[in-house]
Amino acid sequence: MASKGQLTAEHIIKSVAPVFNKQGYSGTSMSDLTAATGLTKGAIYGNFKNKEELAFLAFKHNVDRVVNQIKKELSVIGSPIQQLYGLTNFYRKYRSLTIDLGGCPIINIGVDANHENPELLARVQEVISKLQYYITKMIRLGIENGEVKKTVNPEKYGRLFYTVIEGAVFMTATMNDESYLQQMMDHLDQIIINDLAN
Amino acid sequence: MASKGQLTAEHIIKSVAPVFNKQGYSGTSMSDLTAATGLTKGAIYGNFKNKEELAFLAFKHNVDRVVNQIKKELSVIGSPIQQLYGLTNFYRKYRSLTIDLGGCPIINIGVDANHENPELLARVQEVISKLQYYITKMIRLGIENGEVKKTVNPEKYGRLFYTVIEGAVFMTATMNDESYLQQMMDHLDQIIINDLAN
DNA sequence: ACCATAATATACCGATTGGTATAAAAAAAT
DNA sequence: ATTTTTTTATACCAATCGGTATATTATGGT
Repeated sequence: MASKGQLTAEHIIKSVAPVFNKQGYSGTSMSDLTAATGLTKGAIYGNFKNKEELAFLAFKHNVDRVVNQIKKELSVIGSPIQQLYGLTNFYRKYRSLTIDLGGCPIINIGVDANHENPELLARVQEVISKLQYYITKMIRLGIENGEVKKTVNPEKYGRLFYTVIEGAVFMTATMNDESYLQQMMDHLDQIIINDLAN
Repeated sequence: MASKGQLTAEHIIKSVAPVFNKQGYSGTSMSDLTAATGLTKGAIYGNFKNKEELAFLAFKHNVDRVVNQIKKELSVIGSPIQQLYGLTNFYRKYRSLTIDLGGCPIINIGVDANHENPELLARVQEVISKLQYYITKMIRLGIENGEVKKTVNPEKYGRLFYTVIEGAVFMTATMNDESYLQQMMDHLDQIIINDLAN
């Protein structure tokens, strides 16, 4: 069975994750974390090395939630083209899906860590690379099974899709306007129809 | 002539602007600012009310530099379609143009202020609205003078262009890879040719 | 040159920062 | 049930935080 320590460690990460995501590393104080967890510094430092480790694990936790949800939704879809539509549908719901996390962790931590925390930035870059590659792979599989035009460059469209997604996520978050995500996902659907599908 | 105080006020803003842009509001301490300016707290607080005012004016300064450069480059172009190409060319150089500012102020402060400083976020939203409207207007003028198809929805494409630009700026900054900006501006050029131009 | 004023430096304030040592309490092993 | 171990709370640390009061210096008008 899970030990007491493991349970509180999980509780701390879960409570602390949205705080770091919203307020950033230096915007988050240890007293913010004791308030969010309902625990004292003793409990926190008994389970984690320091604030930096907590920020790192908080990002990991937030990203895992997002990525697991994508994978879960796309795992039930067979065809690559349908998976691309599944992707745009996922991001249509992205705002409500991440609102309790305090927004998109990739954008928030990508910006927050950029000039301050090279290690965390590297982790953000890893996640972006994987997601972009995931899209690229869908397109490549589509070419292989004949759903996607052979002339399509999978890397190019993988980059295009992911960049448009990030732009839409940023605009929706910053302008507090869901319609950016909706319209841009419509646009990507059109690209699937016009440029990709056979 | 400009008084001593005005000169140092400008010096402070100029020195402080990239620090806030890179490190964010709570990531920037007064001692960071004295180090960046070479002045003491006495000089700084003699010219500005507090740290928040400085952050506000720093953002304004950074945005003005970017926006003035756009306007300067586009002011010499007559035709709306050519202005759109001028816009994509501007963003092809955006990274080198903003690297001494510590990156794109709209993205950096948009994220930094989002859950922390509603007033500053409102100012970011204003800037975004104006830039997006600027693009929308180009397209509308293009329709009026016959360069752009009458069937094109200016608002829709204004949003599309600006969202793609922000996505490309974010990806280039976060992945430390200029090619995102280059490829996405190529993509926008293709949209001008295929969807907009008559 | 002198003086009034504006501008800057210095020294200080209470509060808060991240982190630690230790003591108390709870849980697990025997 | 008792002991050992793990876990959490309390109390404290030096350092730094944003900001201010005051002293000193530089500037500009006469």
